Amino acid sequence: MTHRALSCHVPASKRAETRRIRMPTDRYNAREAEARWQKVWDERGIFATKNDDPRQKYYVLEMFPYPSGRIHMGHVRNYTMGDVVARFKRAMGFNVLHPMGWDAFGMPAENAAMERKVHPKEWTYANIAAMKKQLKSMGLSLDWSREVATCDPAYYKHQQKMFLDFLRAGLVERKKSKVNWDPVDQTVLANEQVIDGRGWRSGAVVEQRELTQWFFAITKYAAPLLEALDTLDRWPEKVRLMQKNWIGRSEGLLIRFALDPNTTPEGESEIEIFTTRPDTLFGARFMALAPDHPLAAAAAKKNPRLAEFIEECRRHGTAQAEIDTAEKQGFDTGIKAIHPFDKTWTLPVYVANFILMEYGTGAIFGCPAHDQRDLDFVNKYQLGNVPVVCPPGQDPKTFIITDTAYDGDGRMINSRFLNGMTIAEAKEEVARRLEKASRGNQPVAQRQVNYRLRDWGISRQRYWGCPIPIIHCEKCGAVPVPEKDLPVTLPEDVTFDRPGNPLDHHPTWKHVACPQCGGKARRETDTMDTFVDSSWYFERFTDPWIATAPTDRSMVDAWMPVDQYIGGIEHAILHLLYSRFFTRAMKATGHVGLDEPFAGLFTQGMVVHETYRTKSGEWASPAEVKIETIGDRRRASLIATGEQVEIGPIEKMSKSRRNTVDPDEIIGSYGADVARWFMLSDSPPDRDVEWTERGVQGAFRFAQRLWRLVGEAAEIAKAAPADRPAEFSPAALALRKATHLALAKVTDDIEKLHFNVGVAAIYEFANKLNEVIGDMGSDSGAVSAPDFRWAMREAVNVLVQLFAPMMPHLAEECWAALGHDTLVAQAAWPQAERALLIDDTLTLPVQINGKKRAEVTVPRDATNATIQAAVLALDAVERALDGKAPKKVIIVPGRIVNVVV
RNA sequence: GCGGACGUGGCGAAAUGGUAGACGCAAGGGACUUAAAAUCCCUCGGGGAGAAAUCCCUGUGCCGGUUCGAGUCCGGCCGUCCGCACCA
Repeated sequence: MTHRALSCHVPASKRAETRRIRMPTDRYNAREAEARWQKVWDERGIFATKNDDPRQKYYVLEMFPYPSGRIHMGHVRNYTMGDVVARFKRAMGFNVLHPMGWDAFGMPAENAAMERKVHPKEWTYANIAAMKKQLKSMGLSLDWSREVATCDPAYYKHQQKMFLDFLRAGLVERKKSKVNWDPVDQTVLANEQVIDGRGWRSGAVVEQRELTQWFFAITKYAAPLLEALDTLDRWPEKVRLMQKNWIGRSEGLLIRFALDPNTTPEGESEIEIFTTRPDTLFGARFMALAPDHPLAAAAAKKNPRLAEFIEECRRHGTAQAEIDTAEKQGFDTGIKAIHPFDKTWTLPVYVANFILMEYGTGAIFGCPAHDQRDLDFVNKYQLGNVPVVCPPGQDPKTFIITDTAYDGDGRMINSRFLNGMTIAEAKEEVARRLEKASRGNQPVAQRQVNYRLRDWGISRQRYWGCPIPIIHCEKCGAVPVPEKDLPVTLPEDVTFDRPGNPLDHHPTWKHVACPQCGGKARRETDTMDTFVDSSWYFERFTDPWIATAPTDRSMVDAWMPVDQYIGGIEHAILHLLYSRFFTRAMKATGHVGLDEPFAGLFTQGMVVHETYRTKSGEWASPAEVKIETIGDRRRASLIATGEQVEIGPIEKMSKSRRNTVDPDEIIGSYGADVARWFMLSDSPPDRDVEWTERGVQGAFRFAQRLWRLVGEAAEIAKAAPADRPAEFSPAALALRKATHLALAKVTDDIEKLHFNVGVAAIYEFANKLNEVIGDMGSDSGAVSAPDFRWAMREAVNVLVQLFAPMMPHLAEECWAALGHDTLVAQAAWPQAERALLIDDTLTLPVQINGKKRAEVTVPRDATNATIQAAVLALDAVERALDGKAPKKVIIVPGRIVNVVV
């Protein structure tokens, strides 16, 4: 490799004028160089990780992609961040595991099959091949020898084995749950396939339908999953908070309300409710049941209008947001419940569309004064309200509730024996009394800890997923497939010409003999939720070759946990919570030795882009649009027709808005390094980043600038002495200080994943180096001094190493140009010399009454008394004091001085 | 509806409770060039004083509070975005 940059250096006379005349140089050719270096890395196998390497391990992982066909900018951002960490940790001396795979099961493959008549398997593997090629063009330091695809029977057979292990361990259950049913297509719909309450293909109004399905008993781990959140100190606080709220632990009371027999269907005598507010029992105005509550069904038998109302409630999707935002509606069953503290006090029992059967007991008592939903409900049905908690400072005699419920603190009122108590005291008192009271030999109430978390339903009525290894026999029930018969593989000869599950339609696949009795039986035709596939792939990566078990215990225990996991915030709850559960379940069944799979978590922001819209309302893609800048204004027009288009708001890149940018095109025209650099440079990694053409061009210019700079520095550095000089001139020392300051800063920033700040520090250092080279042009004696040449060589070597994790190809090219015959990808990270980071003097800002008014420079080791004397002698301070003594002088060592006058 | 986040120049942003705006983009001016591109230099939150160095006032969505000191902490509003259990 030859460096053909500047070989002629013309000194300039003065800084204010043009400092240097640069010869035209060859530009860095990213397209050629990137392919060349990727080949070198590949041939030398430097990113293949050995499981028997004795060095300390570091496991960095980015969330693996769904093989949709092409990578998008979100992938580029995600994988760039992970790659920076991987390359950095490798340079720091760790044995780094950085694998990649494919979350390859899922609905889009089936949609493609229906729409384009491609087999899901063919479609998926073609997509994997295309995306792998794209990922390779990014120059990621991945160990491809560990690649897994979840749709590979070699992967999912272990998942089936674990399903059976979990079943044996009591962690799998079968129960009923509701799905979105499309009555026209006769098929189950995902929530995203329900649009405004209708099926996306048929347009039919969706109904809720109950199916018997398989569940993982995640609720058995509700308490440990909640408690362990406190130990995840390298997780973002917001993710822990979201999971905490999702699990939703609450302490409350189960209370049995007797029913007035005259109003109650035969065979029914009580309602059991769960409440976290037993203190408000004297504010109760009504009871409410979930539409699918058994008592509601019983009451509906003799009440066709109620039955109709319950039917109506089912004519909605199952999505929570839809249930919550639907208008609150209720239907009076005519049943009366008896207040547990007053036999003469009865409450009307409603069926209400906002009560969930899945939470608590599926029934509540409503206290409208202190719960907004209950208040909205009584205001609609004119049931009135009585406040029972009086806020501090309010007069109980005049305190009333009209439109806004009060859920704050206060003292009990209108509550007989509870009056005057705090909420906590009242809760305790009610619990104590009702626990003691009994009806039918059972206590009326009992304390209970309740969780919002529901069990994880994994059954999907789809083809392209991991088959659930169960055989249903009329005699023996649900029988596990014997382990010797695993994997249960998907049949390949399936058709997608009619709705529903192709496995169910298949002529022979499901018909098998019962493993227990040998009689006629049929396979389970449901497949597993794809979240199951992604709940253990990180454990599989530690030894993806072992064919006999999901994991090799010695390998998985050595590599896990993942030290740094990186992915989108959209996975904050489901994927991460399921993975935490699954790892615990794997531990319980002997497949791993730990509870928490991810020691460090980072959630990156989205990639967003401007939108463009034509006058007729059509979206235009960035590639079709030309932007002109006239002064401060920007104008957009279609390249093809010249038609002016409106520049719309900046939004998440999406196909529907057509505001996507193709990574291939960016890498093709600017190179992978530029795309990587821009992804890191512009925004903090956890925030959204706006992809702009201008920003990319800036990154491109900087890459070229680095190439020239390294060329110039190399000229000075190449005659540097091999040994470190004993002494350095002031100029050389200043350069060394700048070098080590930048080194310390960038090292710290990468460690903290503050990539954008690290990038800024690299810019600053490159600017500094540029300036030093320019300045030295006027003093050829200093340039040729051996100590300066040595300091320059150190500086430029450090510069290249600092940007190597971010722009690895350019860094290799520069590294070679600097005369190294090693790879920068394998070079050890340099260490900052502490002595160079500390100055003899400090310049402190001086504030007067908290506003900066002056600066003072003092020796580093000055005492507070010395500093105070120097500060009080400053003109600005003397002026402010006007002869008086200061009220106070606050000296924060090394930071600031504040004089209070 | 519930839960979570975010809000700083023209724009992306930086700032362990301690000099607000580092660094980049855009813009303007200049150098170089026959010209363009590229490159290099200067200016760049708003307002004011000064010949200039420089100095003063104001400013981190809005309103309050805590503090010697608040972009940062607390309370309340406004706005924007994300998740909500069958998208991955």
